[in-house]
Amino acid sequence: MPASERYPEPAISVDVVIFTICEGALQLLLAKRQRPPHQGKWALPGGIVDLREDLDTSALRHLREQTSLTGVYLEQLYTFGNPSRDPRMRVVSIAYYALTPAARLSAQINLEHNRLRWFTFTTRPNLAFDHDAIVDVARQRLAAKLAYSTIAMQFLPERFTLPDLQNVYEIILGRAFDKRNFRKHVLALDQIEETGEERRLGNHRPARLYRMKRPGQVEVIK
Amino acid sequence: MPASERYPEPAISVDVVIFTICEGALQLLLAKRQRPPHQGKWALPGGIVDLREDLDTSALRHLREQTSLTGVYLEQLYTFGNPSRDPRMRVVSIAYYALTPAARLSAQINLEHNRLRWFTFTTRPNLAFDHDAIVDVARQRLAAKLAYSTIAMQFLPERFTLPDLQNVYEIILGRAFDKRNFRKHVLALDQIEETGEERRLGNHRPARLYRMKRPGQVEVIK
DNA sequence: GCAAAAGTGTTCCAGATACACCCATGT
DNA sequence: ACATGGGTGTATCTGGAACACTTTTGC
Repeated sequence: MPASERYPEPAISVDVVIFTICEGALQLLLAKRQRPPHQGKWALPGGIVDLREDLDTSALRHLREQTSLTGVYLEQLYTFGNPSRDPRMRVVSIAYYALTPAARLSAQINLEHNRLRWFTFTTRPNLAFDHDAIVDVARQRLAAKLAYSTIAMQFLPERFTLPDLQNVYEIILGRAFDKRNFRKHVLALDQIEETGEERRLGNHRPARLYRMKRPGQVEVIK
Repeated sequence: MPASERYPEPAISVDVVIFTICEGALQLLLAKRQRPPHQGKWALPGGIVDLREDLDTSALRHLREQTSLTGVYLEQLYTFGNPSRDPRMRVVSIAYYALTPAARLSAQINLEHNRLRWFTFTTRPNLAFDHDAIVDVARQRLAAKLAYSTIAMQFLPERFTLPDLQNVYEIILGRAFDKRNFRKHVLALDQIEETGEERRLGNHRPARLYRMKRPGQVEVIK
């Protein structure tokens, strides 16, 4: 017996808040809507979940299809189901958020036909549907997770410097940290190690490069 | 255009993990399945979301209809969407968890026709569908929230003693706390106040009764 | 030599931990 | 009087916060 004969069914979609840190700001990747409703407005990448597709898989697929991004950190955020959140029909959306290093952007995304654009979190336009609320929840979750996980390193390339990492914290949490205390803290977590290499960049002392001891894994700390 | 003409639609359900603390143990309320699949197995209360019904509202409605419980603390937990989690059809389930004081149980729930029963968390049977996984995630979330919120008080009646509260923590986290340190800690949070009353119970010194300063609100602390 | 960012240690404070005895009650 | 659980204070430890100067490089 097919579903449609049993219950009136809402549609199921996934929406993905894609964060990166670039040019000293938290940025998110948005897609301009090509059709009504909200035609011309910016919205989160995402779409309908296939009937035989896992939710995480669907989020990754829409991410790949619409932005060419792969290999990002992805986590389920919250499910938004207000009956009037989409004017056409009932759509329940499982929201995800994804983090990616800034380095990947130019390589993987061609920002095809200006349908895709990065916006800084603070200067983004008003979004379609309830996507403003989704983005706000995502940022709150991200900020909370910085305190008790190694999630911040998902914004950085494989090798990074301690000032890089400190920047991630300062941008997302919106306040400055003491350099010495910060270094002491993250090194005490025993999650990163020196590579032995340095990065020379500009008229100043080179910075040591570090790497995660367990690359790709987001660990709960403390 | 109705949904069924556009996409093959998964069904949407809510499932609710209902926790209480009773007789020194964390307990959860389960319903015996009356029909296939998994007929005769125990499962979480829940059901299909109405087409024009908010998700939270749906969870509260199924809770009320199936268990008579109202006024509980309710929070969205996670969304489970494995395509084969229900053998009949694709069902995406938004899982919730609810907390209620033990005192309400006898009053509100008649455990109608033995279809409903409380089980201790540790001795519960294997559940229908993927409900074992849902219950595990709920317990993890609950334990994590004890550390940084006032959620524990949702297990207690309006007026409660400090040993009551300490019991909640010890049962959920599975370890003992020092009585003096515990009292110092929770009083320093400035979330509860003395009522001036005492509870005499048994052959020993009466315990002071406290109440939440903002009843019903779960506050993030520290 | 100078500008610019990287790197480094110590002191202080607050919150967490460890720990043992007296109190009020009912029987 | 005694059994039962409720209530109290201090010393110590540990992790976080505050704080300023030296190092290395490119120009």
